[in-house]
Amino acid sequence: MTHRDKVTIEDVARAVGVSRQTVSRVINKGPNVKEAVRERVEEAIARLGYVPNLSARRMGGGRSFLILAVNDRQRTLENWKAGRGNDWVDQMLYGGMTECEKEGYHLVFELIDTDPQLAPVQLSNSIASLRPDGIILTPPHSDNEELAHMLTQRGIPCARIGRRAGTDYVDVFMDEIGAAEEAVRHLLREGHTKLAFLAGSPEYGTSQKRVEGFRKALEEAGLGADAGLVAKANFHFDTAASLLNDMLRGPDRPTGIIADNDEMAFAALHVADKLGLDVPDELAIVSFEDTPGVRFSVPPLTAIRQPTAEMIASACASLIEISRGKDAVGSYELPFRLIERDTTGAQRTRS
Amino acid sequence: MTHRDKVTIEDVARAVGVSRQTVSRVINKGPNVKEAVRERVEEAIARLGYVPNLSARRMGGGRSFLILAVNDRQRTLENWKAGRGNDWVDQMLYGGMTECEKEGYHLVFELIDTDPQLAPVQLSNSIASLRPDGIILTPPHSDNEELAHMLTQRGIPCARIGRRAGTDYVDVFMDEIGAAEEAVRHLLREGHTKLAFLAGSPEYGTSQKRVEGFRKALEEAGLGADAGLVAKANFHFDTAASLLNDMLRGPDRPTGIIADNDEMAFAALHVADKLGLDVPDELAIVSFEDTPGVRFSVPPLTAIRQPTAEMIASACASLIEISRGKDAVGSYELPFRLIERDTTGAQRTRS
DNA sequence: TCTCCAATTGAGAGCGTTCACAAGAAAATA
DNA sequence: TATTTTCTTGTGAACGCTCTCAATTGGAGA
Repeated sequence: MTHRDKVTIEDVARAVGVSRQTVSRVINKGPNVKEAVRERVEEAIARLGYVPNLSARRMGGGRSFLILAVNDRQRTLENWKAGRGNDWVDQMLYGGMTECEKEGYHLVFELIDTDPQLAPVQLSNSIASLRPDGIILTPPHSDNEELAHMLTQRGIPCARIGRRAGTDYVDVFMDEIGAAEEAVRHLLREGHTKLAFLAGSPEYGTSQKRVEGFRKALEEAGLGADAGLVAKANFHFDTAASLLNDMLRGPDRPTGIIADNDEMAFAALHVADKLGLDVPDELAIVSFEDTPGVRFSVPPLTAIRQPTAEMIASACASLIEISRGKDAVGSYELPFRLIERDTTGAQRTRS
Repeated sequence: MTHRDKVTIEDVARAVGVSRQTVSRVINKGPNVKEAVRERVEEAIARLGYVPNLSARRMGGGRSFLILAVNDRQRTLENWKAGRGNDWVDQMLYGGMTECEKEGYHLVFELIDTDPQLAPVQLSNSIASLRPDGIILTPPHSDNEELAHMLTQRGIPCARIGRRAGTDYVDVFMDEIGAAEEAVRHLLREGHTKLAFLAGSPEYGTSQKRVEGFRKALEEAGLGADAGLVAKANFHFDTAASLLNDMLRGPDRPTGIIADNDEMAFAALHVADKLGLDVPDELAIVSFEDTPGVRFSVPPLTAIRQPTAEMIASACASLIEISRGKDAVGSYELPFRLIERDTTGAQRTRS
């Protein structure tokens, strides 16, 4: 702890009586180092408290030991500014940091605009400045082919969250269609015959897939097109609330709502309360996301749990493997889970 | 956008017909560059899409353009693992990232153990590896004198959150004592005569100060020592719930609770519900923190809002100034705010 | 016009690592 | 034992920037 300030690889080499390169081999767990030498070097590293300088490593070897996670700037800032927080970001941090830390990497967060003009430029700049060993694209950036293509062209491993298209990339996703279907079936099973899907934004591929699953499940159940409404509320509380306010008034109103994120589900709760509809007896709600906040709502939300932290962790793990020269490109599907809480499960039968 | 891959300072210099050094001066807004030259260089930078390489900058000049934010590993991981999330982390990210981005810096997050043996070693390692230009210590690390001292000794600017002690450091804090006093007065004003403070951990200086403010306000109101209970619940839901479970049964129970964080306030809500105590009529609750989740609780929590994002932003701003050679060391007090929601404010008078 | 000082520009070294390659030692083969 | 082959180690260059200091330029003042 009381070591000299800046211990370099040279100091270690001198202490052991070997060359820089040998120490470097030990650090990087390279082959061709005699066991006895390795041990002496490791001892000296521990004794001197040597830690390799990341910048120098990057300069010398091209690896930065940095993973860059790219988020939707607009939505993230919007949420923050509204005092809403971003549980999604928190989860990413959890999955990403713990995984990176394990492997001696660091996770850096960046916000990038969705605008197709700005996105590539901003990403380019981040890359030029940070030179990360891998990049994680989250929705909706994961749906931007240009970005992914640019990264491949530059030889930067790229992982896409919520996307299952590629062969050149690491795609980490859950079965969005299947999840939406399960949500629908859950509601149908409880006797609902008219459902509405509060969609996020068509900009998000995940949103599209969920709409697809929503429609598919209704069709498979033999219900006509009018059994399923799709309303686009852009992930926003206010938009959702205002749409629902109209939608839930008519006599032919839907009795089951599936929301594309928790925020819109909260809006449903809010409107139900305002209109005097009992939840879940008169209106059942299933949300997508399952952020920590849902347990404090009234009543707690039934939700499809997205494996957010796990997806980011998996993406990091794959990117790190790739940066080490291994082949980890491919598709990774992670399981979702329907967590039943109190916005579904009415204690009665419908006609 | 279709620029060559790695544009270096040399490329820019060659394009303009000047030396590397001149370009470097322009980048760093250094003096002694003719206006005409500066303009030509800037034009070339834009045209070629040049972005300085952070690692190289760090190697050459010693600045890394990185700010390191250090958090309590145990508590953060605990929260994550429990699926609780860390709204605090999210807020930090918001304040820190937006401020850093503005100045061309990057924010990196690290988790460090509280253990006095491990903390300095882990921090040393992070420093050696990242060489950040500044470090933000959050509670309880901000109370660890050894850490702060080590940083000063190594010449690394250090900002401490929730601490108002130093002259050598950037201290960013709110008036914890005053906030606790305000919470107490708020409850007294509503007629409560027996209060309890659910304290976090004595490891946290902020906790200590709040206890101090709690006692002080009661004393100033002329109430005896038995008017104010202090229970140590370590920020945990379960611990708090179990303590309250006993505390709220007796006939002489407190009618007002002040919780050191939102999680413990939720526990109070939970226990009140279980014991059939109406909130706020039979039990009033004031929380400290005001994370986004509190608006979804039943009922929404009255809380002292900590200016978390603002504190981190301010810390970043100061650290960046210092790393630029300016003197920004000092104490920065940021205002808190009591936000009245529905866990206080009973519509009746007490005897 | 000449000198001198300030403003401007450039050249070379250095930061701490890894890379490519060369050299030496040990082991395997003949 | 002589000759490969394999394993181990070391050497110099390179990465892209900023630092220090030297060189050049342009005016102001003599």
